[in-house]
Amino acid sequence: MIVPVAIDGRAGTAGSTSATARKSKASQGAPGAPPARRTRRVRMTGKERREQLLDIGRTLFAERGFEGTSVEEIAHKAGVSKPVVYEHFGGKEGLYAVVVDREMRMLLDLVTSALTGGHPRELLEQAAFALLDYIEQSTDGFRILVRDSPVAQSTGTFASLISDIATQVEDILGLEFKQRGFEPKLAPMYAQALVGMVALTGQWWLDVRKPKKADVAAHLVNLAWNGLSGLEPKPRLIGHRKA
Amino acid sequence: MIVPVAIDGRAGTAGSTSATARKSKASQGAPGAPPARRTRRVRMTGKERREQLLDIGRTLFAERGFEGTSVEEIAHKAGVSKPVVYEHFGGKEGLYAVVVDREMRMLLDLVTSALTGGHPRELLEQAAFALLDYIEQSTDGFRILVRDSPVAQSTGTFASLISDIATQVEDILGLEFKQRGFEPKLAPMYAQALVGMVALTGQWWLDVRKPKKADVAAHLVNLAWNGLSGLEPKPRLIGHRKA
DNA sequence: TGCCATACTTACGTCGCCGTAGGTTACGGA
DNA sequence: TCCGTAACCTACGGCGACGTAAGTATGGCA
Repeated sequence: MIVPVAIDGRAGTAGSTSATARKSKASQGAPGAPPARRTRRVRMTGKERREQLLDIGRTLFAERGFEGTSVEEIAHKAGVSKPVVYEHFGGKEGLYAVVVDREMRMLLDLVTSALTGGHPRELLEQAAFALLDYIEQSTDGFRILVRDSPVAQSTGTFASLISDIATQVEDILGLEFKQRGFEPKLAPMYAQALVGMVALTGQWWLDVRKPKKADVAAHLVNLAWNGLSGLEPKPRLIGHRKA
Repeated sequence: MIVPVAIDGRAGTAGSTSATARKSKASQGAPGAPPARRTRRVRMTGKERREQLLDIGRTLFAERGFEGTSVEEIAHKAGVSKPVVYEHFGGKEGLYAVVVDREMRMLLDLVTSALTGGHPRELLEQAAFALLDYIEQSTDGFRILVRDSPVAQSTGTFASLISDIATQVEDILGLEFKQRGFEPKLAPMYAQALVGMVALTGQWWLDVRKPKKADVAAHLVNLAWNGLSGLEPKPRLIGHRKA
């Protein structure tokens, strides 16, 4: 039996939530409390609710995957009933699509803006940093992107959405290859290799969190640039970053 | 309504199937044919059926994932009814567990046996080759391992089963690091990076299949060993391989 | 003060799928 | 030829999840 406990505490995660908590005559909103009459229902604007649902959905999709997450659960965590979700997104796939789209955009923006101008090595450094940044600030999103989406499976060209990033790297690498007189047809492969290197290391870093982000980036660049044969013992970053 | 169409043609994929097809008075076993009376039922030994189910399960899990695959479908493709699956594996998870276990063993065997003796660069070369070999000969298995399993999610340390391979590489790398006077604590990270490089490239190679396997390996080694700064235009493999 | 759009609800219908209880067929040895 | 056992079946119970139809509160605005 689902008791309408209203807010679950995470109403403001989206940032733009101006918390329309009005006359909260309720029993303190304490979690787990049995219905001390009936908690005053929370009423958000469409936008607010939409953002909240996206936020919750992202979290749940990240930890349970698409199929493992139910609309009921999303709605329940938001303190509303199922039809609200259907009203906003038309269904589970709709919500998922928006979540994935946003994450893709964010990641692509970060990476592409990192891939502008400068020495190739610096580019590499910045790109690696960008991906680690993204992983750190939007862990759930990264988890979702790493998982294979139902969409990716149907379109079928790439197994993982992360691979799309590689196509960004291709161009830069292709240019560099041409200048050096290498076969530019090989650029995609090398791009995949580089992205794979950073992505899997990032995934691993999610669990361990041991070396600092900057150190991880430095070592990744070290490996990618110098190779195992010419590894520097104590690699340093060239770029100057605030974070 | 499920029509019992008996064999679906893939009975012998497991290799050890001695095809106990007896009096196949049936209507040629042609696919898609409406029940021309009722196809003569096929009766396998326990072992045969078990192998067949594992084989079918592997295929389906690879293309639809664990949750996306139903026991009914597996049974149907095998030309039997559901309880047979339950008889053999106790349920979907049981079957899945066996499939994953076998694949893990196979991959680990291949990789570890490739990681014995020789110059580090040669080791790298052989390991890369081993992974590509595995991907080629057991594509479905690789797809399953790349996906996140329900098991991996509960134990939680690693997001992807592929990452387990990296722990194998750690030791070798750690030794090498010590000899060179590097911080051996960094070995895990570099291992992850290397495995990620090869794994994602392999995944990409699954779809494209453009450069030959040996070429892919050569270029991977090229990148990992020489780094972007010292890339050779036409890398060659050291080792001598028959395949 | 009364109205109406917006936010939200309860209550179903339905479908797919897991897992099991109990019965049936065929193979192979005595 | 008979019989036991291994292989297999039909049929059901039940649950969880998607999606919808129809009704209810609430807050701004004429």
